[in-house]
Amino acid sequence: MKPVRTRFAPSPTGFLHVGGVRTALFAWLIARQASGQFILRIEDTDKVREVDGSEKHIMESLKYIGIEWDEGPDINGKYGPYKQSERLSTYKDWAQKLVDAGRAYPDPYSPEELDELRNQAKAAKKPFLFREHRPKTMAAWDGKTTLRFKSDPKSYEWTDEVMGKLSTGPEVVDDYIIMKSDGYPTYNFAHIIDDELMQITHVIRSQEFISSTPKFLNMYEALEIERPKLVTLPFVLGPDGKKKLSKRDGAKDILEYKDEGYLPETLLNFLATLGWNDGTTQEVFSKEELISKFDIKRVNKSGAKFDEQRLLWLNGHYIRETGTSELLEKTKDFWPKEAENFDEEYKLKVLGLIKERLKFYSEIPDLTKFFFIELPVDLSLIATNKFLGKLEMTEIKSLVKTSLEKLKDSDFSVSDLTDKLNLLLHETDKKPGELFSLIRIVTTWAQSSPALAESLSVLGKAEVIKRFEVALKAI
RNA sequence: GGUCCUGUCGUCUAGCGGUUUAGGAUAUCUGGUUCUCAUCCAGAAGAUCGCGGGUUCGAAUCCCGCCAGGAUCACCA
Repeated sequence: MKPVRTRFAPSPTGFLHVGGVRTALFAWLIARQASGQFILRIEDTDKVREVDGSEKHIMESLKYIGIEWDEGPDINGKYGPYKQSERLSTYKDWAQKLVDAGRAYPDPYSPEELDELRNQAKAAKKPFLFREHRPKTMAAWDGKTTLRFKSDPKSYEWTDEVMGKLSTGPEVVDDYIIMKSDGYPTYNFAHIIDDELMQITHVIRSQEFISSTPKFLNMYEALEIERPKLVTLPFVLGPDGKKKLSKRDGAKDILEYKDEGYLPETLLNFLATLGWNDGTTQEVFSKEELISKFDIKRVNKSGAKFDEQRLLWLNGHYIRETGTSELLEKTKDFWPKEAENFDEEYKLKVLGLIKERLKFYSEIPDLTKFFFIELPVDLSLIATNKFLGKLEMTEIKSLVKTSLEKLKDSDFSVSDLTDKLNLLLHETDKKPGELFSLIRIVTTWAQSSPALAESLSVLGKAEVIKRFEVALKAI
């Protein structure tokens, strides 16, 4: 049996959104699972739409979530080059073969004449078929003009690894352009040649190509190429849950998620389970588990919405699974400026306290700020508190004073702070909802914070006393 | 318009003719964990399985029709 070889073949015409990355992921999974090879091929045959930096962006996106390729533009293999713009003579040779066999011919029409023919068909409410306007005699090809494939219309029935049995009638097979006037091949031609030459066994691509598959089937026959296995993936849907995800819907790319602090494990796991499951109730899969458990037969046929809520949950899950010191290392670019002057040990303690409420790294500044600087006094936090709002300011002030005196006696270990706080509860005859809320607000001036004793302990005695005194002046 | 694909809780999904009063996850709500936010735990609510026929003792599961949504009909991929 031939070794499994799959490829991801994006065009460098812009950013690669998460839908594209999922296609790459499935192709990679199929290859890895079969101990085969995964190839990255850049399909840069559209010079007009090409966007600078796309290729780099594509590679960085794949690398971030751990999809590594065995052959590609930067890793040469025996089937290179892996950029279509560097393979132009190959396509020309294959095109010439078709011309010689009488299966391709120069397009005799100007764009205007073509438009006219299309409009006529439209006016007659008939589908436009180029092959009904084939030239009587086929001119020789000079290697420069537009070349069309001479199709052999027929019905097709084929089996897609995901979609199952598919079929169409001969009306969808038409003569199409294989070489453009700028000397570049079209996708419809180039990918077939490359897949053959690069020994690709599975063509994995998304659903929009289903309707052009008969054209490809016709070409495989004309070229006498053995058809690879076809694996058609359903769409990743946008927020409306109907149309495929696109930049217009605010679709983000992998690097944007990276910049917000989503872990590669999250993205990999999330994308893999978007349209695939292993049939059990397992939701969390490691990279190794995905490779061993993935199965084309269990890929869904219907589209799946990219649900950010679920992504958030999964990311929180992976954050909690990560060891705190490892997490500190990974988040070092996300800490607020104010944290610069604090040592690693202090940040590690802070991180330990906020870890379980962190959903993505860029929330770190908001969650930790008061550990590094004194936030401005905000008395409305007291006024709007459901317990404290009922108390007189004079009573509040005396409670703060009493608390300060008691805490001055503490060594600020978590256990001693807990004891002192409990003592205060007894002595003041207040409920935790009142007293603890007050202490928490007065020392943080934040909407929310981690557990009280732990927070005070991390802040340290000197800082807490200082903050108490600032508060006493303000109240 | 032609051709093709899809259709189970808000969302991701399990289900492959009978252990299904349709399961899990997430989101939402409630209660508990000495304050808040979160985590965790417990619980609730949430799907007439797109609709209508048929086959069958029995259908989300098989067949037919319809409807809805989507894709595609480029010198884009």
